[in-house]
Amino acid sequence: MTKILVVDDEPQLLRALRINLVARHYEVAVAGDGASALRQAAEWHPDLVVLDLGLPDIDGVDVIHGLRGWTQTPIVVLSGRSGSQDKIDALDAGADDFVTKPFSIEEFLARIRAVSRRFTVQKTEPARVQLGDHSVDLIGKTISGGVRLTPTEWHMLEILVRNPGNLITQRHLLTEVWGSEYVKETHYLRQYMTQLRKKLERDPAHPVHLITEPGMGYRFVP
Amino acid sequence: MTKILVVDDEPQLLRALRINLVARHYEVAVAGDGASALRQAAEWHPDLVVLDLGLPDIDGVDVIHGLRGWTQTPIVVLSGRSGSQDKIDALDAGADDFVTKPFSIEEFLARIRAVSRRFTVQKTEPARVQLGDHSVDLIGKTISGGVRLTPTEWHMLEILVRNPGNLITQRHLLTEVWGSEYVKETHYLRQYMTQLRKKLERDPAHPVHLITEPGMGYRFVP
DNA sequence: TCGTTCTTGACGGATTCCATACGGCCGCGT
DNA sequence: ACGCGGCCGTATGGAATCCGTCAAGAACGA
Repeated sequence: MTKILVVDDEPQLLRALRINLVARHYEVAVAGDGASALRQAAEWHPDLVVLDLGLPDIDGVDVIHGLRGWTQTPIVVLSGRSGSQDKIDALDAGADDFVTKPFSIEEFLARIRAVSRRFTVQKTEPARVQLGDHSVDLIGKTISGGVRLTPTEWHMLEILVRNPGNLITQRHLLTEVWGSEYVKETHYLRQYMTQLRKKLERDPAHPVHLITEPGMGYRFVP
Repeated sequence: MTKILVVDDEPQLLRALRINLVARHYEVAVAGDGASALRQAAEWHPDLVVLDLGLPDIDGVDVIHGLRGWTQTPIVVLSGRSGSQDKIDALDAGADDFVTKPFSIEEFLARIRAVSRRFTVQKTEPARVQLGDHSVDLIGKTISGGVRLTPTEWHMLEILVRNPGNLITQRHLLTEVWGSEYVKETHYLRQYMTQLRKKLERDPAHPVHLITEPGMGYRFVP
């Protein structure tokens, strides 16, 4: 069942949305401000977030950024402000759709369906991956056996582990983790790959899961 | 570069959209009716389709169904009709977003970005090619049976495999892989073709899939 | 200030690429 | 039949590049 987190500071609208979504057999949680929205999202892992921009505590765009820092969960934004700059900011921050109040509830539900349909087509990535002796939890950002990774190490490992068996080019890793202007600085990759293998491989000198493809990039082999 | 197919029957709007998209470095093709839209989509394989619902020949929703029959390419719908039932029909038919005319061009572009960002995140589907006993994955850069290729070997194999059955001239291979100034160095081709056959053909001395056409070039036969 | 993380440099060793050489096959003219 | 040249396949050694690792300084936050 699809889990939806609805974030809005108007109790009346919140209630109306909840009733309509529950009637369509969605599982619903609600939040009244940005802080509790981020907290609930981290704990509950909703499949979709409906977010009102006009929250009392945090700016809506910052909430989007906060979510996008660790999850790709689709975000549908609601807003009373219909100016195009608001829409552009929200969409570019990482929102998937933008609905202006007042809106038809049926249209809103159709957009929910469209966005979550698009997402479930892609949703194949598991939250937990086995890497040799260690079990890696992508959501909780933890690894069995008391292994701790630095932020950069996590970033690299996530990219590799999310594409099991596939080659990840040096260019892709560098632009994702450091930015496109670091495309030439391959020594970062060597440095951090050594670190990752030291922490995760049984024999770091002869890696089994974090494989290098000379001249091209690296590959995670389950 | 992202390829966008724009479908609209108003030449003026078509022109405005094309100019704006080209200015943002998209590659753009246009169609004026549903039939040519479906034809161009099948031939050109755009990364995104912008579709006006009010076409002269085919109903817009049927165009969406036609596209969804064989591709998951994102579709952004434009429409003059702002009724919610139109939006619901289009979205449920498989559209990814719905923009009502008149619209702000910047908002339109932001929605294009949002939709195609969501799509490229998911676009990991393997493109597999069968080559005798081996299955070649062009995206993950993997080959069944533990076969590993060097960067140059991959480069050559990709060019051959992407044009199955077609002759690839020596000139074309050399300019693509080594650069146009290496057009005379045909011994590179012999060198690497030997390597590829050694790794991929069952009997490298009598190749079945990587065929040489004397005096012309090479050919991949599935 | 301390501890952690990120950057940067340097060097031996592994991998890949380049360059050359040699042998086989085929068509052609003598 | 024979030699010859053009074209292709294969082998091999050295050059160039790329990679793993250690170590130390810089930047950052508690």
